[in-house]
Amino acid sequence: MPSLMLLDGNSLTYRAFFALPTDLVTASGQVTNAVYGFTSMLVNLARDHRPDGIVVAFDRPEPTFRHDAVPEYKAQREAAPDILRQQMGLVRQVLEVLGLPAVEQVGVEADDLIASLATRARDRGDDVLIVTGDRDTYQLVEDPHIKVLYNKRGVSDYALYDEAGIVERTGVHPTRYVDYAALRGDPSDNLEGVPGVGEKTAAKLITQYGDLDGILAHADEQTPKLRQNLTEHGDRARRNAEVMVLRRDVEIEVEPAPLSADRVDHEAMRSLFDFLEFHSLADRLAEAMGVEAPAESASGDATLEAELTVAETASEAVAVLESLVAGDGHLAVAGAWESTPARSPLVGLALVTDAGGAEVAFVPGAVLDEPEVLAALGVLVERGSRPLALHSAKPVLRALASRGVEVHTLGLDTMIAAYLLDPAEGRYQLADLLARHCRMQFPDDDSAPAGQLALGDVDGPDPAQVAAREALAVAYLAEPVWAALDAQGLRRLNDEIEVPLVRVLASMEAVGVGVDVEVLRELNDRLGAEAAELTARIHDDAGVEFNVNSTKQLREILFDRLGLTPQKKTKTGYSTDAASLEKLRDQHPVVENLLRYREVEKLRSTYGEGLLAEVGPDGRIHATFNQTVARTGRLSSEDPNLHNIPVRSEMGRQFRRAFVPAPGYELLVADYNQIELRCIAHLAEDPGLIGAFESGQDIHNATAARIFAVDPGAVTLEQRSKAKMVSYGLAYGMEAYGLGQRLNIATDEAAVILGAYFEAFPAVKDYMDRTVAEARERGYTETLFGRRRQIPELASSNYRIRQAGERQAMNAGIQGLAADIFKVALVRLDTALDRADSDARVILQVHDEVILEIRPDERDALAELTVGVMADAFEMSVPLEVNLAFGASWADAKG
DNA sequence: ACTGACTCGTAC
DNA sequence: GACGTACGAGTCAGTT
Repeated sequence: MPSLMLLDGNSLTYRAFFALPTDLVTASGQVTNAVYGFTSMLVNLARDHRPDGIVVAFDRPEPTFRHDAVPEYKAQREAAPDILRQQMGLVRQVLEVLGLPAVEQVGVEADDLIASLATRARDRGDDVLIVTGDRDTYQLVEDPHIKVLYNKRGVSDYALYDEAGIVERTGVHPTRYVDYAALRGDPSDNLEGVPGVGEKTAAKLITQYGDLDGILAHADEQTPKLRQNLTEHGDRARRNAEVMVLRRDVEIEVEPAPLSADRVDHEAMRSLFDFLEFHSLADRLAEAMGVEAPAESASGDATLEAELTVAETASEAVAVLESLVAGDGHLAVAGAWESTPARSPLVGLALVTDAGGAEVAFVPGAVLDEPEVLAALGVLVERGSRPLALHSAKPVLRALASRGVEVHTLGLDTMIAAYLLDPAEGRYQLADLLARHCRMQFPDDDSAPAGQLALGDVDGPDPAQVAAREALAVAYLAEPVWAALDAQGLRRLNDEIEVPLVRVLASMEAVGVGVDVEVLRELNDRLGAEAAELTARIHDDAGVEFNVNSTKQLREILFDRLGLTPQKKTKTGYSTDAASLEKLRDQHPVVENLLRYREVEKLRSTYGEGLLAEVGPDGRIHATFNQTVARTGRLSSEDPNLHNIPVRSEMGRQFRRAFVPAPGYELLVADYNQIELRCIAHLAEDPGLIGAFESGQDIHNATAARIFAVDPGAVTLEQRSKAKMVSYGLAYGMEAYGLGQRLNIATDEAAVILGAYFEAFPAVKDYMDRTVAEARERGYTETLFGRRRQIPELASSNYRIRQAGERQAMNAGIQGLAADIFKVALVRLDTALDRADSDARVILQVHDEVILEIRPDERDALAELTVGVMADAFEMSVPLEVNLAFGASWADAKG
């Protein structure tokens, strides 16, 4: 007979909290006693009872019909301690990652949900076991199908009650339990019973007269005192009975589910359990689910071996490649690199040649370069039917493209998949993923639990063997990772955005951006001379020579020697940052020179020296665009970082003169106008903000008009700049203090402005609140495209960390949506350029801006195409506006 | 000589 | 503390 286990989430978590010490705390300061206790109970219950389905019911904070009927209902209850409340969210997260359903409903309590579910299941003929620390559910144990496992105390002390058990425990049959409890009262719910009637008397009366009505009808048969009490307080007992009866008619949409390895989100579970430091619990959980380590299940051997075959000749390689065309499932591939993986020449390709993952072929670089081998590879990867799987495909795509082979069949990049599954994780090495998804390990890594991956006859770290092992690892990972993407609803994001984007980025990196080295050198020299001059002046001002780059020494000079007023502190002492120095300008002439030096030296070292060092032999800079770094879904750029080339200051902007098109080309620069603010308008569906955009006016002016309640024509420059600052801060969860700092006004004055903003755009405020609440409940945020971001900080017991988590949650949906839209545009733009057979190439990307290298004669056609693709990338409640400019350098391209 | 923590500053 | 996401230069202290 199917069995259903119903748990009272609140009741059990409370029990766990009070049973376990609050010094159960993680390194990051999170108290975990309640969530640990609950999870532990859950695991033990699942192991001991093996129910076919589990549902956990929760109370809602809102008042219920019981509060309406009885004003004092539960009124005595003190609010749960903070450190318990935070853990309720974690309990939900635990259930989420374990794939167990949680239910709650406004207006009813967990008990009502349990009663409704139990009754329904019983009527179907299922066995029901209710686990709770609340006695109200005793009334449900009315036939052999329903039992209550009552948590007496602690996390492992239960009493199992069936019909007879309830009778034995209370003296009455479950069907009479409500009347019995109504007479006796329930101090835990603040319901007083009939004075003088305790458990014994209540049971005796029920036995004698059947039910509450019977007892009250025969009140005059009792002793004088009892008669008086029954007469005077009989109504109260009736009222008690009304609210003690559990509702059995609540409509609940829920599919009970067992605790099983198939349903667990192993990735998320590992991440959550790591955060909570549930180490032994993870093992007990695996045991409860009956999961065995692969090592024990697979042929009793801890090493999963594969045979490595090297294709020594072109014909052997062609034969291998041709044999792969017809196979099933993902084709696992890995590149072999001369030295640093992916940063040195490709010296070969490893391919897994059988679906079972027991054979790997290696094609050395020299063989690969034979025309017939490249042709055979082309058949496989340009128009083959088998999706490729690689771990970090971009460098391989780049290397093959340089050989004239365009990969069009990439299906899975396990690094990107791992990033999509948990963009906050940050560790996406193959070894990490193998441990996470396959419980396997690379050889020579004794920290991992079980299962090894090895090749026969391996000796030493030669690139072929490294690649072969990687390909093998990818083959093992492909299926579980693919399933995880599916389970998390990340397939569209993967298939339609991230995977197609790999090719675009590979091409951008390969093409690079042209640099006028002369411009860079000149700027560098000029700044170098000025920095030297300023250094001398600063030493002079200070009256002593010191290292101006050393904040430690500078601190001493400014605050000890010169006696300037410290503004704010850092971890190690008084701050010398620009904002602080700005306030010290009047106190000493050295300050002015310092500020100037900082600016000049920053530009010289980071952009002068830095960029010059990155110019390749072809006179171009080839940055790396990371697709698995930013936690919001944005891209990042490194070596060099082309996302922070100066533009705001005139001096800094000069560096953009050095970014130039190839001879005979010009630059096309297109960027989204106010994309994040438009995302906010769309997400919040705020009519005011949407209207402000639709009005066609300057957005900050329109916003200021609404905040300060003046005519758009009457907005002062100061009001506009305040509105602008609020708008910018919005996506970051800026508070009054921060706004005040920015605007250089008092915090309470900033608070007034912020208040006025949210009053003018109330839906924006609602959206922010909603977003945080949802993230807290689920443990992650989700963009409109389904991109997730785990935010465990939201459950931190540390106020500061929690607040930071809230800001991250607010920001993730906004920045993430903008990033998703931009990526869609980039992919479509690349496709459109291909189709249009244009000479143009995308060469740069800066979050909301894309730069193309184009032939001047294609200018008009490409302007239309680019703007069209970008504006149509996503349908929103406000239009996506695109600014367009052309130029002979990045600095020149101004609309 | 290398590494990581720290501070600072640039972009969106 | 107090504004989110990045990368990188430089200093400094500790380790190899």
